[in-house]
Amino acid sequence: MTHEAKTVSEQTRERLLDAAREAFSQHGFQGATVREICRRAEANVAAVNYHFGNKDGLLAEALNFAPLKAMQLANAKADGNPEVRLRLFIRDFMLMLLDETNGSLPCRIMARELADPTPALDKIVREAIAPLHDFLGKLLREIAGGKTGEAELRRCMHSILGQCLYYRHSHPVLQRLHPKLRYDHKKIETIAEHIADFSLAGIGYISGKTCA
Amino acid sequence: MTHEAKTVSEQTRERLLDAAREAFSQHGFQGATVREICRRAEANVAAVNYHFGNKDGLLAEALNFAPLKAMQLANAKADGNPEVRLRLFIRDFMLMLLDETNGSLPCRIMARELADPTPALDKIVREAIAPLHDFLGKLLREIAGGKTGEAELRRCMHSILGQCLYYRHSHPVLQRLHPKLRYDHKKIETIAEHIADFSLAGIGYISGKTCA
DNA sequence: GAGCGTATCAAACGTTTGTTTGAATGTAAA
DNA sequence: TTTACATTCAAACAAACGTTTGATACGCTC
Repeated sequence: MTHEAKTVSEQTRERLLDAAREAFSQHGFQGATVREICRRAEANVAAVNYHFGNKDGLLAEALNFAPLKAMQLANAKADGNPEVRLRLFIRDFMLMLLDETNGSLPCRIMARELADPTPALDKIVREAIAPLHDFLGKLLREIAGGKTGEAELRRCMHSILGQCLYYRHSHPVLQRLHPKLRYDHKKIETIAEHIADFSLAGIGYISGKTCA
Repeated sequence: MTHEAKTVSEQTRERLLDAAREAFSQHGFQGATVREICRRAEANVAAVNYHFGNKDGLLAEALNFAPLKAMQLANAKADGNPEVRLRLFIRDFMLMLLDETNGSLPCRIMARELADPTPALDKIVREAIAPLHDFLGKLLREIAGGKTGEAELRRCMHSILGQCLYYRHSHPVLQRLHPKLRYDHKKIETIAEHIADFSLAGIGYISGKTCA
């Protein structure tokens, strides 16, 4: 009874979380309304406050950084070549940000809340972004070599993250500029490949500058 | 009387516009409230609707793309070396996005509204972003040479804009990761220089790939 | 100074928001 | 079946929002 079948209460909890992830990733925390979330979850308006205390609690529980951490773990165990691992990281990260079929909405919620501080931003920074920066920083250190300064390396990291996040943040604009635009799996990989090529060349130049 | 001294009505109009630019760039269009704007402009709540019809009208008039266009015009007339002109563009763009003393808030409002469609987004795209893309596209074409494909060139443009916008979009997060962080004129130029170095190396690699 | 159009004001409007309430319903043990 | 608790529900709550109103004060022309 504690193990197998989910109680009906746990089912509505999960329906609420799913609907919340959808709504938050689409309209942001402020833009998404409790009523709309409950409607999509086929639950009563009071359900959010009963199960999660309030809207903030719903956001906190809707965030799930497991896919992001799993991605980093798998990457660390992959082929030892750091440049290939950077390519893999960029590809996986872009898929999380753009691929509709991926289902990793928490990553897209995160991206949305970067610019617009939310009650949950401290938790997001602490549990997701800081570890991500650590991971990517170490990976770039392997590629750039020990001579490259800490500040230069961090700027390279920002250059990579900036390129990736751009496609998510500016999607409404790019959609208006190129109405026929749609990101399928193939197109995402092409973009990821470009970012990797572009960035590896950039890192090579930056790290070479200080070594020369 | 039509030329020199501003009527008291025009003064409150300008106070409202200034307060609106401040509020929209800080809290976004949704987050900023008409009441807060009027309070900071020392005007009555009804002033917005009297002078601009409604909140949307206030946003539309608060946007001013003149600085952005002037920057592009000055850039086009500058030193003919396209690589130097790209460096200049990145520097000026970053100053608009980050420098507090610059006063080009419309640029920061624009950056904020990229991800969150607003009643004015269509106007922003048509009058500011599309021309900006044209300008930057042509500049990159000069640098990359005629052999580089249109798609590759556009992706390079996205790489550059992504790097620049990252520092604006992720400012709340970077602030939390490095609490001592503050962008002064000197620091912004250092970042702009990095982005230019990083990107020119990237463009060199991308354009070389297709020419080889 | 009278008259007129413009601009400002306090106050209220109608909605929408997140949240709370108390009754009704469901679930599971005694 | 009865009892006790957990969950759902319709309804209402208080607060905040953009907007409207009608009266008041101002600036200008005649």
